[in-house]
Formats: sequence, C-alpha cells, structure tokens
Amino acid sequence: MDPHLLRTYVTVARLASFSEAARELGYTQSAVSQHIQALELDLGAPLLTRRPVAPTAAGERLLEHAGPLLLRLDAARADVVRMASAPEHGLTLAAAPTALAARVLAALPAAGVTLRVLPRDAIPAAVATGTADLGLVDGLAAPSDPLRLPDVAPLTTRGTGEEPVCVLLPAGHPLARRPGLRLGDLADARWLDAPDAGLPLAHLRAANGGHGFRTALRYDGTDLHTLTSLAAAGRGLTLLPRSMATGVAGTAAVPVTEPRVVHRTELVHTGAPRGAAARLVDVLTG
Amino acid sequence: MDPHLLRTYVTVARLASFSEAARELGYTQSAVSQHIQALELDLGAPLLTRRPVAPTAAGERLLEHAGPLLLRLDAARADVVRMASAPEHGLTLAAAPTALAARVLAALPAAGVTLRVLPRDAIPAAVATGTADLGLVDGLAAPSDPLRLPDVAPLTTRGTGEEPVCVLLPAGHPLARRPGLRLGDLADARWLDAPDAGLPLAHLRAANGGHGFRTALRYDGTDLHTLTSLAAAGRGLTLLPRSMATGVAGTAAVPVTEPRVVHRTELVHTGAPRGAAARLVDVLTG
DNA sequence: GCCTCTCATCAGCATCGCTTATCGAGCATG
DNA sequence: CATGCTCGATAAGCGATGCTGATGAGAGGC
Repeated sequence: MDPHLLRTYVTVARLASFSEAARELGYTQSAVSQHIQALELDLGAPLLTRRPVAPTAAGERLLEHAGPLLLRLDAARADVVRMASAPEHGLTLAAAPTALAARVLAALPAAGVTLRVLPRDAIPAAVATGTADLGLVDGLAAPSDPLRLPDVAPLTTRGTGEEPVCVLLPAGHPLARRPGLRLGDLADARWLDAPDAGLPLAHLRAANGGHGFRTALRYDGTDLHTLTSLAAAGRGLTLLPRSMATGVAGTAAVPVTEPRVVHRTELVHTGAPRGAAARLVDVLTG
Repeated sequence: MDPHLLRTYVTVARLASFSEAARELGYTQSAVSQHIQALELDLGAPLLTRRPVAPTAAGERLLEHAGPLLLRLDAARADVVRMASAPEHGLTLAAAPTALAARVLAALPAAGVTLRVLPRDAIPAAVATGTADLGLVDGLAAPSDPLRLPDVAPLTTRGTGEEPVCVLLPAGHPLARRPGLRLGDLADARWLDAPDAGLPLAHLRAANGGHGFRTALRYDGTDLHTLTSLAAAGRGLTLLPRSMATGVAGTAAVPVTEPRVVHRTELVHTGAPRGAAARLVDVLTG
C-alpha cells in the first residue's frame, strides 16, 4: 500500500471524480485510474463504485484509516527534517482560544512570535507536522488528570496550569447570583456548542455522565469574543475557564462546584524543543 | 518516504548491519545500501552512522515514528482485506490475563474459539492487524472513566465490566485482616511489577499521584498463577480485580478503598464485527 | 602483510509508472 | 433518434526506478 496511491485514493473519494483528482494532483486521468486499480488489486476488493464515483464499504473503512495514516507520515517526515535542519525561523505557537490565559500571553517573548489560533483538534497535528513549534491545548479534566489527545505522532505534553471552570450566564439569569453551580442542574438548559472557540459540549457531557446539554446554537469559529457575546445575549450557556469568564460585560461567571472538574491546559511539543521554543516551555511549565 | 524504505531502515537499525538486514529482508546488501541512501537523501540528513552502524539523532527520531507508522499501515491493510473477504475462520480473542473474568470465560461459545493471552499493550495492535477478532484490555480507572488505549487504528471500545480492586497480601501479613486499605498507606511497601500478568505499577502510581510503589521483583510473563504464587510467598504486593484476588491459597485479598479506582475491562474491536464475534460482543456488553 | 568483513559504488537490465492516444458507456441536447 | 460531450477504462510506448552482480575501499584480526 503505497502512500502515493493512498493519497490519490482519498482525493478521488473526496472529489468523487477521477478526472478532478487527476487535475488536483497534477497527474493524468489515466494515471489516477491506474492508481485506483493498483490499490483495488492489492487489497483484493473494489474500493470505489464508478458512475457515480463513491466509496464502497471497504472503501469507507480505508478512508477512516487513510487520514490518520497520511497525517502521521507527514508528521514523521516533518519531524525528522526539522531536526536535521533547524533554521531558527522564529517561534510559532498554535493554541486553542481558551488556552490563551493572560499569563501565557505575558510569558511570550517580546518579538519573533507567531501566534496561531486553531480548532482544538488541529493543534496536535499542527505541532506534529511542524506547522507550529509548540501547541497549547485545553479541556476539562478531573483535577491533575491529563487530557486525552489524539496521538498523531510521538509528542510530549506537559501540564501548564489548571483553573476552575465557570458557567457564563447572561447578567439577568435567575442563577446568576449563585456562588456556585452544579453542572447536573444545568443539564436541561440550552447550551452554545462552540467546539473551536469554547469547550466542546462533548467534554461536558462526558464529565456529567453522557447526556443532556442540548445545543441551542452551534458556533463554528475560534473567536472567543463572539462566544461571550452570544452568551451575554442569552443565546445559550457556555463554559469557560474562570480567568476568561470573569469581567465579561453583560454576563456573570459562576464557578462549577460539581462534578469536580478543572480547566486544564497542556503544552504540546515534539522531542526536544530548541532555542526560543525551549525557553518558552521552561517559562510555562517551570 | 516509501514504507518499503522505512521497513528496511528499521531492520538495519535493529540488526545494526546492512548485510544482516539484507539477508533478513531477502534483498542484496547493495539494495539495502541504496534504500538507506534514498531515505537519507529524501530527508536531507544522515540517519545512520556506518562502522559501527547506529542511528544518528535524527535516525532515533525516525525510529520512534516508524514503529507506530508501519503498525498502522499493516492494520489498515489487514482491516480492509478482512472486510473484503471474511473467511469466518473461527473466533480469536486476545486478552490480558486479568481481563479474563469468570463471566467472560462463561460467555465464550462452546466451540471454535481461540484464546490468546497477550501483554496488555499488544492487544490493540493484535485486533487492528487482524491477529485477533476481539480484544479484552483492562486497567485501573476512575469509576466509569474509559481506559487510555494506544490508538493504532480506528478501533471501537466498549466497557464490559468494572469491579473493585484488591491488594493481594500473603496470609500472615499484618494488614491482611483489615476490611479495606488505602493505596497511599502501601506506597512505601515493596511491589511486584508484572506489567503483562497483573496491572502495571505505572497505573498504580498514576492513580496515586505519581510516586512510591518501589518494585521488589519484576515478572515478565502473562501467567497469573505465577504472580499470585509470588504474592503468597511474600515476594511483593500486587493489585488484582476482586474476582481474581479472592480464594487464592495462602493469601488475603483486601479491597482498596482510597483512591476510588476500579478495575475496568473493555472490549476492543474494529468496525462492525460479524458472526460469532458479533454475538460475543453482544453477550459481553449487553 | 594478508585476509576477511563490511559498506559504497557502478554498470546493466528488467520492471514500473507515467503519458499520450483511443475506446466505450452514459447522459444531455437539438 | 442521432450528435456531441464527459467520464472512466484500456493499450502502447518510453523514460525512470530499483533491483542484481561485480568491484572498490576502509577497518580490524591473525
């Protein structure tokens, strides 16, 4: 199973067209056809129906494998190449929006930093493929429990901080004056589902036993300000680390007391970071 | 980065010899040499020192990537091939020794089952590559928390049971008559480290905050009987699920009360199991 | 000093994988 | 219903790739 073939297979499947895939990949249509044939011959099963072009059951299964596989391959390649030739091209930090606490921002070197805000799941991949030197991911976890990250490559993760989580309520909300809240009491409320900007509702459901937390509005984007504005406008509840939930105009931040979960952020990097990256790692974890 | 090249690279690194690797792979020494050259040219860095043959820093890094990568590749291939041609070759179940509770054994079909006891980490790989149809892994976890498994492929895991954990003490031990024990009180005791037969000490340390649990004797092997005999002989303490800890001659099993961890076992399988495998999944999880 | 072992290098040759060209099937159009 | 168009399969040709076998160049042992 040549990765080359795999790559053309996934683009054919994505574009649902041999000719389109050929154009995108810079091959002839004939070559693409032969690639697919080779794969099907190798695996002993048809992977695509032609006319219309769509994956078969076996093809679907292959697609599930192919993504992570190609990602890992790229990551391995990038990692080794980087280790060989470190051009010291400045420091790139990939982070989820809710991972960028004030103390992180304060710790960044004065110059030469590129900050890249990405959806949470894209961060390990970005670090693995060398798109970023360091990554900051966050999520809900039991106190001092590590986060669960997708393992795309041998990455090192180190905790950089934990803080309480708060529910962000519109200022007039009946529960807004409470000193603390149980998540279970809010399972029937309507929530904002903003997996890229805030904390994924899935985390929340997991922390609470797997149900409830119906979504009122889904927000795809990484802008925290939009999220807090939505919360202030009463479009739904959302969970944020305390430092980001407090002081938002038109809202009240009420700490979650039950279950005992914290907002945890972790630093992700490959092997041995060097130069500015290493210094930042020390500052953030030390 | 052709997986072919990667494969020869890892065997060269393992055998520390081009010629040996050539023999093992069925190539000429010349071909192996060219493979390595191609890889080094591709990645732009030397991967091996010659004379003696040993990986460079970049090579070490590549080795870390190569293992999981090749495993995933095999897994993907095996998975798709299996899906295409299911020869219904009987049912193979791979399991860690401590995952084989009596109720699991009772649930197995009367005939046509191959039971394969493997080290815990090898089980997901066995399932992914099709060496086994189903896997049973176990470990310590907070109640109703899933286990952390290495993700070699898109696998499905489903909990099949949780039970209390006990410390297995030799019959005469001063703590043997206690109704319950705190792990923290035993952190300074001497433990058996039997990652393949019992529960890895690492789990234990993780459950208790990361320290203590010095190892008295390490046992590499998957035989539970040897492990309990060692415990009975006073060679060290070990942790077992209650059902396996009770009734062992010469020992006392004392439940762990603090921290609140359980012995959890999970069933691992790929996509949609069929035939006998599907029935067993239903019986064990339903 | 010679032999041996190991890896690098070179030439030769078969195979592989791409392109160009052509074909046949499905589908819309007039 | 014929025409033209698009899309994928297939055939032929050709250059690149990747293997083998032979030879060369160091390092170490007797």
